Amino acid sequence: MSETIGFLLNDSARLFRRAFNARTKGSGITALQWRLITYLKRHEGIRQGPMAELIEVEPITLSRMVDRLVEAELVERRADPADRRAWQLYLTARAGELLSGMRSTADALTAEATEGLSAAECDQLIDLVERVRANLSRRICQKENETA
Amino acid sequence: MSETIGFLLNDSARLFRRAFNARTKGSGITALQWRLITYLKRHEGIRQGPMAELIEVEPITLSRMVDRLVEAELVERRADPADRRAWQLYLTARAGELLSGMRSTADALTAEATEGLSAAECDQLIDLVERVRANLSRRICQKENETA
DNA sequence: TGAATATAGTAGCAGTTGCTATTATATCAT
DNA sequence: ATGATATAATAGCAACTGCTACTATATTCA
Repeated sequence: MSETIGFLLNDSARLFRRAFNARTKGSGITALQWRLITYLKRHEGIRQGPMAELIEVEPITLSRMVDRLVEAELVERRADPADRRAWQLYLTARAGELLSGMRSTADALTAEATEGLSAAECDQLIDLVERVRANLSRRICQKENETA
Repeated sequence: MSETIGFLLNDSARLFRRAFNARTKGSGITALQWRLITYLKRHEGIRQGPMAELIEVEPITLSRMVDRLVEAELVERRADPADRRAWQLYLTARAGELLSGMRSTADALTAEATEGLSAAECDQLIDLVERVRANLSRRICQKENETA
């Protein structure tokens, strides 16, 4: 069954999301929102387009994630002074407060998910999945080049 | 960065879905629908509940996937003669026709995704991700038991 | 300068996913 | 038998995701 890898990845990702969301239900923030926040933490002032590229989602997907985070007062859109089409993204103080609590939740969940795996196996898992991701990421780029 | 595994899995799964959907755009069927069909192929007559358990999604999620597949005339709901609350799921002839074409698409995509990985590495990837999935799957069960 | 092209972001539409609550039916206990 | 409980499936709501089409602004080239 050669299709298993795709299904497997999808399953584990979904179970991961589900488990994370169950643990942070009260916080009003989801796994993927938290992810965006952690990225933003290290790239404050980034525009939406580059951020979408960074986390490899479509611009419109990011746009709507930001909508919800702005609504929740975790992210702020500021007009880019150099380009009136663009927004720059910033975290609010509230986001900073959330970060640390989420962090330990995520760490605990990761530990649970990798229970029974040695450190070497974890490294290997990350390495292999990263290579798969890179392959799939590359495909998208090729597709774009073909169009051009 | 210990949260990386969750994010990584999510990324690769999403890129996988995206690539699959891009390749089968004309067919009117998505990656996840195709997945359900392949499971159904080997479990015809199964009820929705057990099928949801099999693919580890919530019953309501499965219910709506089935809605769409019924709409597309790929799946048929038949009343369970032994339980008037339940449906039994069957594939239509049209689903059978789709299966073979999808199959080669999926195989090709899997090959692309695992390009550069040796056979041993593929096996290892599957093994490791399966163990992660099992860990996360177990957590859900424990949570349910706690509630009871 | 002014027209063609490119870029940043969004709107509409649709599929996937899960939580909570609800309906209908079945089973169990008394 | 009947009242309590459990189960099968669905409804409402909301988040995530991407495709296509669109608006507004910027850039390029003639």
